[in-house]
Amino acid sequence: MERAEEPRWLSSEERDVWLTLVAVMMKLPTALDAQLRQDAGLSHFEYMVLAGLSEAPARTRRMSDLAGFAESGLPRLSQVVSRLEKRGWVHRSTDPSDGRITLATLTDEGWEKITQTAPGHVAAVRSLVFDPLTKAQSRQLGSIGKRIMGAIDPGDRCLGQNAPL
Amino acid sequence: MERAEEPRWLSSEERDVWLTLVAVMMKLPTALDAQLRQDAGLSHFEYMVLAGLSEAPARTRRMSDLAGFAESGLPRLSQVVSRLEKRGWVHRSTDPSDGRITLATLTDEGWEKITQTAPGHVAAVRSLVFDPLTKAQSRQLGSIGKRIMGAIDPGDRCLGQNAPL
DNA sequence: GGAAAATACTTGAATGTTTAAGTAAACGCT
DNA sequence: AGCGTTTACTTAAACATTCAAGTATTTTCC
Repeated sequence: MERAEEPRWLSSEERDVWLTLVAVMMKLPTALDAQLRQDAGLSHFEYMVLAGLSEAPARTRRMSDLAGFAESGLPRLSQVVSRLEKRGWVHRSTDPSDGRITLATLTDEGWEKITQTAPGHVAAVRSLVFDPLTKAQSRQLGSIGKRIMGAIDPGDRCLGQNAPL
Repeated sequence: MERAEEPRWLSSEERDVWLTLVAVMMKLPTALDAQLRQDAGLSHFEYMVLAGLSEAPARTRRMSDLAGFAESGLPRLSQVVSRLEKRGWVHRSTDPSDGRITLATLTDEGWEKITQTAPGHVAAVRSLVFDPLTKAQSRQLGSIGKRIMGAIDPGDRCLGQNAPL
């Protein structure tokens, strides 16, 4: 049953940290979703899409760029944008200079939606994440997150530029 | 368009921390799933269920207890345990002293499976989470995670034993 | 200039998850 | 003892996500 190579097992302290991190990964997205769905009828992912458009030049962005921003694949984004388009918050058009490219644009209604939704969501993020932490811990969390992202995906956006909420 | 109450907006530093955290929450579970699925044919959730049973007395635990451990609801657990039962790794039985309670037990095959799978998974957790961090950062991550969990779900198991910093 | 390859996105089928209703056993109150 | 409530879990249906194939446009290379 034992393998030839002895793995470096987790210490009991590491195991405790690990289980805590797993719990946060499971529950924080759920809690955020619940707030947005209840107060605005949006999923967290839909919110990220609208937020990504709201801060782009001319409130417009190509699909694959937006997918990278939202840390998702193209098929998922495509379906979500279809839903948002039906609700009148996003408009799709073909790039005149390259017919393969689809541009997503935030409509005025979409702008109004996101500006109405953002304050409540920011308040939720604050109460769940930043309020329980000291300023020093917030900074540490940033460093820690970036190091972990460096191990998962060294080419990720959150290590170079800045963007949204 | 502006609300009467001015929300405490996120500072640019907080925004950066927040986006980093969102990225970790999106990608770390995916990365873990990929390792387990490729090396062992298990999802991360299935692994957690087997792990939860493996460390219980008599390798047996009641369903709702197991659901709490795995941070999931009962319906999800029920279906996953059905799958694990079909694969021969778990056995279900009714508690003789209370007919409402279902007990899940890890079979010998299940024990073998988890002991074969654990070293590779621990190595992945190490390389993605603990290796990029200093010892001090690991400890900080534990404190930070416990504080956030305290805000999300004050009654969670991972806060039960010791008082969080 | 035209076939082949590459790019950007969409659509459809398979899978898994969440929500809601359903079943069964135990408890509490008369 | 008996009826109603609560608890614990399962099943069924609606929903979302991932994966694979499909369509349309542009670029590349004879």
